Amino acid sequence: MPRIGLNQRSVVREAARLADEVGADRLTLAALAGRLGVALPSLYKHVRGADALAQKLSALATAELADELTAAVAGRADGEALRAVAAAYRAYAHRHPGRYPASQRVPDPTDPEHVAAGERAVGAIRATLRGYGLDGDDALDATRMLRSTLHGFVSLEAAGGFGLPRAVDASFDSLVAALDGAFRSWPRGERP
Amino acid sequence: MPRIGLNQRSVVREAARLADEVGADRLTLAALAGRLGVALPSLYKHVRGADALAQKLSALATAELADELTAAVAGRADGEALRAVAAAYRAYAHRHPGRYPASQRVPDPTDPEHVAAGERAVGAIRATLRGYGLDGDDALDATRMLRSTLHGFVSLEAAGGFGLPRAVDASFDSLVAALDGAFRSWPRGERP
DNA sequence: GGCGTTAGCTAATTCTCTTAGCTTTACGGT
DNA sequence: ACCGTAAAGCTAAGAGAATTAGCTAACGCC
Repeated sequence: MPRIGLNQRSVVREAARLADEVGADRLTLAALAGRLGVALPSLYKHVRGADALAQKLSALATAELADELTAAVAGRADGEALRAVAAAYRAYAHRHPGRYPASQRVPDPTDPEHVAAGERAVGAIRATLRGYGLDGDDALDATRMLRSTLHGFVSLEAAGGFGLPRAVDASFDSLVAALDGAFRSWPRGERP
Repeated sequence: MPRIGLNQRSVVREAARLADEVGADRLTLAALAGRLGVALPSLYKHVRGADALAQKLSALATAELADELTAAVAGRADGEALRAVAAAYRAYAHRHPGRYPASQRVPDPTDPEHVAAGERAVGAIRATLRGYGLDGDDALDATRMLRSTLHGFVSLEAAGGFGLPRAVDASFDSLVAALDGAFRSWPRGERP
């Protein structure tokens, strides 16, 4: 029985590819093992189980998304940064329909890499808003709004919730423009 | 063997209750059958299978959500309608943590009730925006933005994606206020 | 070259969904 | 009242997924 030379990294990477092909919810250990050329129980030498695999997949996807958002915001500010980050966010969800939902799982507190990736992703979102002059609770609220809107849009889009896919690109552009306006004229400081 | 007197309606209603208790993804036919006091295969007399049950559950949840949104918008306009609809939407997701994700499944085209419920829900959202003087593509885009933002917020909140749950209520109020501003000053008609 | 570590295997258990086929209840028409 | 039928419930059986236990053999280090 020749050794394939698997390790946790290669297993999780293949799981990510498979998830993008068949959907995150249809990712199965049996299919993954078949894809890697090993018997199913062999996977347990590298991941603790199906749930742990999902967690590691989430960490990978979150790190990738954080990288792309960080790259998008770098060297840009204000509306330009917002448009670039929004486009990068949606592009990642399109390109990786299996990884994206995995990335939304709450980071495992016992996995430092996962936690760090989550913080980098939120940091990129927060950095996008820096040019709008928001701070304190306003910055927190605006960050949450931006995350909510982007996540909601790409989730509904992926689920086919927008009926005809006709003008979805244009709707997204409008949404980003409206967000830009909202952040410019943010209803400030009416909180204790 | 005494008959319990089940029908599709009662099965789906119990599934909804169970989903709210254990989570939509942990809803299992075995648990549902146990709850109803019948053997598992007996459920197949009322629903065609696990996926069909999920579809019917989605139809129920969508109808309930549509009802609550419709009631919230009735007799209100502009910012008041927006605040009422947003509060009703979030309240439904809080009250029914299992039904809510089910409600986001795309309606089954072969189930007229489901399709109608979906249209009523979107109709309530669209009606909310009526007072803002948006029409055509602007109304479409604004509707999509409102749906995206509400869905994204309650999804992230339910997943525990907002870190400390401390100021989530205040963040939601800010979000609704920002949406109100965005709809008032919607960047209009820059589309062919 | 020997030896410990570990990657990978087979076998077996549990849980879920599903189908097949049987029995008995409830109901409607005569 | 009674009988025939539709359907509500059952048991039995099987497929697919995750998991655990325990075995074997390849690799890496001295």
